[in-house]
Amino acid sequence: MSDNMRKKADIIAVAKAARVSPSTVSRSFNHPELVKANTRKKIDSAVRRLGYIRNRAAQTIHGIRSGTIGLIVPTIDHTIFAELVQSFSDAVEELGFTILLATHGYNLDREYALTRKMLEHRVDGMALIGIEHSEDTYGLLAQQSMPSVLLWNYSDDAPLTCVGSDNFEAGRLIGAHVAGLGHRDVATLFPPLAGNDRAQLRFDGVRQALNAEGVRIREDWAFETPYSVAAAKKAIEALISAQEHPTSVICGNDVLAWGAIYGLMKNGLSVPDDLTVTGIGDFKGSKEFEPGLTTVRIPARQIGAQGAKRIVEAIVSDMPVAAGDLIAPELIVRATSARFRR
Amino acid sequence: MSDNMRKKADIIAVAKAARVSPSTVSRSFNHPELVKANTRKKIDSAVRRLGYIRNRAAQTIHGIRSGTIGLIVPTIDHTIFAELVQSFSDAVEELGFTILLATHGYNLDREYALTRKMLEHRVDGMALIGIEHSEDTYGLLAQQSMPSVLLWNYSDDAPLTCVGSDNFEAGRLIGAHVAGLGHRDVATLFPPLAGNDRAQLRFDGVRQALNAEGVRIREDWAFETPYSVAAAKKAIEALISAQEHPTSVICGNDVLAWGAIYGLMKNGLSVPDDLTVTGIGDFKGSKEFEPGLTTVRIPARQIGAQGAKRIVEAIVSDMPVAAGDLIAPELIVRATSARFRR
DNA sequence: AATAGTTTTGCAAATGTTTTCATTTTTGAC
DNA sequence: GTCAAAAATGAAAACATTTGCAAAACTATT
Repeated sequence: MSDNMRKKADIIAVAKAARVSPSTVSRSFNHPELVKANTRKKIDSAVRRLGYIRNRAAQTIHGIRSGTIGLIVPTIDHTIFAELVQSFSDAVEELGFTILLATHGYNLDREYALTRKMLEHRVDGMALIGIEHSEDTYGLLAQQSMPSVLLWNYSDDAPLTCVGSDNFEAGRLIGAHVAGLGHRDVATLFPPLAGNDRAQLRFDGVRQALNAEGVRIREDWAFETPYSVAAAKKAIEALISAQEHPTSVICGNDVLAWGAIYGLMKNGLSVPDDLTVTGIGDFKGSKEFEPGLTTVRIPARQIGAQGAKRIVEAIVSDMPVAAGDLIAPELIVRATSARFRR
Repeated sequence: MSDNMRKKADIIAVAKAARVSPSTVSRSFNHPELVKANTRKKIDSAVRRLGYIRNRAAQTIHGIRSGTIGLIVPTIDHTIFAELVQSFSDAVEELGFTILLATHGYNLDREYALTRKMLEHRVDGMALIGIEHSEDTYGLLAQQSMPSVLLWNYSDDAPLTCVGSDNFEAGRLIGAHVAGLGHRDVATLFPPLAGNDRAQLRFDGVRQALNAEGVRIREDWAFETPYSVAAAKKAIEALISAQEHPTSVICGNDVLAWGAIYGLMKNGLSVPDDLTVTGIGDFKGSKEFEPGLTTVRIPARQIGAQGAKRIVEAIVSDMPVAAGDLIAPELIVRATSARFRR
């Protein structure tokens, strides 16, 4: 405790302090069963005295795993990705790894650059969101044979293992639900679809389910709006200020649905009596929302945990990442959707 | 493109392929102005051909910065920390660093272990949330003279530089606002205070402001409840089912306030006509909430960005972290608070 | 007390870079 | 075409570890 030498505290200093060789110190960390209990004790004491902390960088250049996993998400300040990141991080930590996190703000070129950077840091594995990535990103991961998973979305013919839900199916479920309630005048409120395969698939699913019931989405009722409560609120107010308006609004995710409902409440309209509004995602908060939001559950926590498991599994076994997992979306009917009547 | 050798692609392979020495390759990366344009071209081409990616681990053991900053938060799936993490991460990336992220779930021993792990990874700096940390954690950071900042909370006598708001003041602001509206029967709804200095300070601030107006918080109206909409909703329903109930509820954060309001709505009570409800935080969504939530803004994005700036600044200048920043909380009066009348 | 076997330890090479210093090459002036 | 100065390159040491192999230190058996 006295002075513990600001100078250096490398394995050699420890070795000296414990009067053994560096090799023995190293072994005492990595293969404790190979060193005598007594020596180990001396070493531990020296470690404590010097405040020595192992240097993973130095280990890593011996081909030893870095113990880090790269996770790149579009953004974390959407509830949904926050939940995903949290569960992924929990699972990964549990298994002894640490995550290197970055966000690309829906810019796939940036995603490529970040991926590169993570490879420079010698992460042991990578996780990305969605299936749509630049050619370069895919190429890089393949060329470096980096164990990788795609989270969020599931598709049989994705270039990499994916763990996620079927967003098309999610769209289909909600579309069928709304059409099944007798609604024929349906608006949609989605985030920008370009470069966002999740949203695109959901939209396609909605449209198909609607078409199957003979319902067509009017072009001027198909809104694209930034991913925020405020934007959705504004969009919905524009919608209802027109002389005729739909009887239901299918939103691309719960955040937009919240915004839509707030917008209606503010204008004295009641959900679901005047309009049916639905979300997709079942974000934290949608259940407690008043009235409880009808939506499709995409189990973020489960996806994060399972994705983490898959990637770690591949890393420690040194085998290719196993086949992915389809985590089925589930229709959750609460209080914001009701049968159409006039 | 042909076969780019799965074998290895280290700097030596590149050197061979480009018919120069490894030193030149290294220089071409780190001090390009010292190598002839022509040679640089040859090297770049070899790099591309072999798919070479620099190994930061190998650089790091030369005392070169790792380019990573450790960020440990209690959890990221609370809106508020998500916002903070996002802005911190944005700023840090902007400046060329990458974050190593971990969550401790409000367990300070775990926080210590995670800090250690990050030091093993040779992060260049550390950021933690709040001022309350274990002795060991503080000791470790000091002993390794690791540049560190404490985010979220500001206090003059914290052991490390902090960038954050004054949570006591935040509590005071909202307490004074509610008392000023004439409320005398005030309930509080807070997350568990133990091991959470932010919540504790807010509570103290509320109590002081109330006391200053001669208002005392009844013990059976001071609720502690887990940090979730659902829990708050349940707590509030218990509160109003009693024969007498307060005229206002001061919540420790916006999430609890949302829950409280939902609980009241569900039971046919109106906010603010029947009860005044307030939050603290001004989370994303509180503005658009219907009715707009009266709260105290704690500018998470600003804290994250400024904290990142401080730490990076210290890292690149190799000086101690500069003095912290107090980012003042601000009362935001919206629609959930109203003058008491009976 | 000698031997064989086992356990524990140390030596030295290896890992992928960077950097200092020395050497070679180029440039420009005469 | 020579020479000095400047620019570009290379050789080797250094960084903090791990590990294969050999040496040393114990144990147990006779």
